[in-house]
Amino acid sequence: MPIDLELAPKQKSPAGQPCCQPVVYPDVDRDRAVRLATVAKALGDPIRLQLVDVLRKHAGKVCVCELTPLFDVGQPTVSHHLKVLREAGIVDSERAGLWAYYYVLPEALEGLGDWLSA
Amino acid sequence: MPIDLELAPKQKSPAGQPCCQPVVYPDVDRDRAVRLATVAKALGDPIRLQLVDVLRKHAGKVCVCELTPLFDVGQPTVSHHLKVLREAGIVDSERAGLWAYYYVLPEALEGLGDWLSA
DNA sequence: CTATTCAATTGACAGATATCGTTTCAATCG
DNA sequence: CGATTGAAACGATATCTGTCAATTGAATAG
Repeated sequence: MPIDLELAPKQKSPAGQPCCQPVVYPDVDRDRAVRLATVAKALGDPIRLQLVDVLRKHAGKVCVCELTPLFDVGQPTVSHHLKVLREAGIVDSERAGLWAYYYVLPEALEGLGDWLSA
Repeated sequence: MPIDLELAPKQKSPAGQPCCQPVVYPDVDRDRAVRLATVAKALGDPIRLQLVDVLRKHAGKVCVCELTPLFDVGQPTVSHHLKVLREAGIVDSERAGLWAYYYVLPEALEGLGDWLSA
């Protein structure tokens, strides 16, 4: 898979030299990388990704007890995953009576989406 | 942050009943979720995300020894992160003499980008 | 009002996995 | 050979996953 690879030749460093100096730098600075990576990491589990997928399309309509049987894990585990998503700023929840309704905060996903399609 | 949340009321289950039945399902099936999560997980580290950021814009121009000084970790650690990215199918490498040139496989990122902006 | 039941969160735990440093090794070139 | 790029191997430490038990809080039955 060569893609459009046009190799830029290097020269071997003289003896004792540290190594070739960097000629390129990331466009994404450290802080932004940390933020984007936090979101990506939270999405880095199939269950959490499917949770976000459901919540994005059914915000306010689903309670945790309805999410649980969609997956092969117990209800506390689903709750844990939701907590991870909440701490990453991807979702938030509202409580009504016995039930907790989760919803996605779209801004959180926008950052990553923008970077991916930049 | 209420967003556009219109809560769908539930009823308390009768005694002994399992719990409310799910009424919604993920649009993303398990296999696709696993694939997307693999990519997201690999991007879930600031260094790896910045590596991808550099490589996307300078494919074939940068060798590993130039990437190393961009970060506060040693060369073996950079090599390790590149391996994680390679195993996730996000990058591949080509070797020319002493140097290894990495490049991003755009298809890998497209899947996640499409899902995020769907 | 009190006791019970249900939804959901939390804490503690074992097992798996990730991170990152040091050391080591293979390969290339002068 | 000697120096250099890069990867692999190993290990110490930390983090993640999923299960169980305990807890909180709201609704309901008596």
